[in-house]
Amino acid sequence: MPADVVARELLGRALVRRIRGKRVALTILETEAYLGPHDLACHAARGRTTRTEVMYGPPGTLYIYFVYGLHWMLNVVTGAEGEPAAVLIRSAGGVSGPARLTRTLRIDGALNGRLAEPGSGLWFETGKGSCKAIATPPPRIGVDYAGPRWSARKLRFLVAVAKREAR
DNA sequence: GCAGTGATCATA
DNA sequence: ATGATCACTGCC
Repeated sequence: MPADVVARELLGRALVRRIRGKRVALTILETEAYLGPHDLACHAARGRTTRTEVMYGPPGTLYIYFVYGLHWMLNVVTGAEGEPAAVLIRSAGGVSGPARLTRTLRIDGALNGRLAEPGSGLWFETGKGSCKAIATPPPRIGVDYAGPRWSARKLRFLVAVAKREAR
């Protein structure tokens, strides 16, 4: 599925992590879509490399990478096998910021390339009730390197209520 | 505002 | 082997 579609659908769903047998579930509040090789902000735009390899896996594959020498980023692959598109989970359960989220849930490279399956280390569940994304999505964060055309694209998605609370 | 921190990738 | 870059955070 296209990453922007999945990015919207993930809003309001539960991100579930198993930590030493304990279950921790957080409601996803913010996501970003990375559409594929043609999207210059997408890592796959730089080709198929060691790092991006897992993006070419089946949908549901976790793409977790390390940036700035400090932070782990959690993504889930959305494209069919061979089509590198993914969604970055930026915030969930009131934990804002993608790196703080992974730190909270103890997510690191050990999960990279694994499938997000129920009962595994990390998976997604349908949230209860409906959840509206804000009408006009804002642009993605930290992707200026992709040039104005792609950095301005409205591919960041937030739960509508989260926007009000964030004020 | 900007330092910190190290994997990754291009270049050689 | 070297250097630039980086889908960020926390502190100034």
